[in-house]
Amino acid sequence: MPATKNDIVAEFTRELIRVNTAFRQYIQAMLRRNNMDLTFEMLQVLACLWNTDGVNQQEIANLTVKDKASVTYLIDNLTKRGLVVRKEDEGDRRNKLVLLTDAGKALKTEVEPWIQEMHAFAGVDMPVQAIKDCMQVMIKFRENLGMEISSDNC
Amino acid sequence: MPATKNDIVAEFTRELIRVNTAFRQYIQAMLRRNNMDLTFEMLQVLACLWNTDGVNQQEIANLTVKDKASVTYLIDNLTKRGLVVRKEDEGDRRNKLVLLTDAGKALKTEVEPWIQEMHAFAGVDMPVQAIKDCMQVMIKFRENLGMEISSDNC
DNA sequence: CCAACAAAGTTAAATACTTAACTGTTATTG
DNA sequence: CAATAACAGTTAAGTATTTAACTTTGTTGG
Repeated sequence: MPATKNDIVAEFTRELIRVNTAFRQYIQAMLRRNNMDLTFEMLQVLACLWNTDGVNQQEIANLTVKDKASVTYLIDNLTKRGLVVRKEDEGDRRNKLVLLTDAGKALKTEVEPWIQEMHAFAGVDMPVQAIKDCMQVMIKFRENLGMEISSDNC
Repeated sequence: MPATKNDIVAEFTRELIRVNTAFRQYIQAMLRRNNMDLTFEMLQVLACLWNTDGVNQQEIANLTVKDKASVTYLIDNLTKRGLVVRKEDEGDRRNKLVLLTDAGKALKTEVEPWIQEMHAFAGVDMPVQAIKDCMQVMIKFRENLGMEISSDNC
């Protein structure tokens, strides 16, 4: 049976899930190996804050591609672990700024090299241009499906 | 600030999540629009069965890239809705074969055109070769991360 | 001004995923 | 043949996601 274009798109969606799972499992294995009491999702949030501390929750939601309700939940969990605190934005009191604690900042030194290592490891034997081309395909899929999500950097 | 290769890999992982989300949201909107009492995940399982009925749960887990515990849960939900039944495999009594009911089969006629439509819609202005190249990049990422997941068709 | 709307965050309920321990069945091999 | 390993499925607990309703605060246009 010859694969039609639709079959190929279908297979693409499955590969999407597989590679997503691969990244998550790699990180979770890394966290476990180093006895970090963190999940992949908490790390996504921390990574945003390590880049720019003190952003509000909606912005974290945009950057991590999560729902704002999920972010509320994750910030609760990170607060319990003493890694972040919420602070009301005095300029706009609807916002709550999320700030790293000292413990949260200290984690960066420990974890960021591992993340860099993963990115380097993942990209072995992979030309930058091929990755960019692949992203263009993904963006095109997303646009075709009518999702206009902003692509800001984290 | 010039983007390093690692930055590009990092952005790739975010785009991965975005396009994944786009596909899921498209399908959920479609299901809701047509008053289907189904989730994206249940549909993934049904799609496997519409292709080949009577496979066991582990195989469904492989095909949908899910954990077998998740599949137990989803089959429970589909059973409650009267769309599938479990049947012990008499050849190997460890297995439970999952079989479509008449209602489950009837759904195929209704839903499959929408899925085909989505795949066609998603693939507009996208050369097949570009999609294949993109999948090769994703597979390479997965291999680099040390995940050797089988890539059987569904 | 103020009424209507929009935006940020929270909450609760339903669904889903992950991990690990567990049961039962089959395969291996000493 | 019996011990052991491997495999399929279930269960339970913890975590995550989604949706919708809700509160609070800010913006805007008549």
